[in-house]
Amino acid sequence: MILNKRFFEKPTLEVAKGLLGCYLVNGKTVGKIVETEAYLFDDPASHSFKGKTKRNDKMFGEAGKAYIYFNYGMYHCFNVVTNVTGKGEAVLIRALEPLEGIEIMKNMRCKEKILDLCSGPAKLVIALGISKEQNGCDLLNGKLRIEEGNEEKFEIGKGKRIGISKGKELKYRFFIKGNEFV
DNA sequence: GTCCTGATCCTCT
DNA sequence: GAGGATCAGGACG
Repeated sequence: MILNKRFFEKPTLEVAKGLLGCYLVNGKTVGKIVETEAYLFDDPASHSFKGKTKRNDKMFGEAGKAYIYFNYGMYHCFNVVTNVTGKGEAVLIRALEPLEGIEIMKNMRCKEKILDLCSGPAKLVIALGISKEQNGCDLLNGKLRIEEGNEEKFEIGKGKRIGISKGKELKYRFFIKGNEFV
């Protein structure tokens, strides 16, 4: 099931929680989202905090689009734009549980262990073969998309975000409690 | 297992 | 000219 655009237009913290258990699909590779982080417009850790630039302009676009950025000189990270167009909020996908196309992921990552394939924001981008050319593309349908998960129940864990220097105290990180791929 | 470091480069100031 | 929403590999215990 493809998600409705209105799902992504909800408040960003709700979308960050709602995305847990959903499937991130790129071509033949599929992973279940098990860990996310929210980045808000008034949040010093967010790329959008200081206003719109060429680098982050996709983050100010329509809900349900991809925002993919390059950093640390060698990695890309994948975000979903949320809330109202122009607000500049997004959810970073931090980890996936690999479901389909696992052989492709192993190839892309040059790793054999399933646990190593998608256990980090840059890793999952490599494993699914997501490229910077997909920045700004629509996630509602298309090669790169997000689908609704099954109805399984799980507890949502909450904590501080990882790897940032500002806004450290905000508990905008969400994950599926007990899932070993987090 | 944990801790530490080096790689590497685009973007904004 | 600095720094960043990271990762892999090595040292050590």
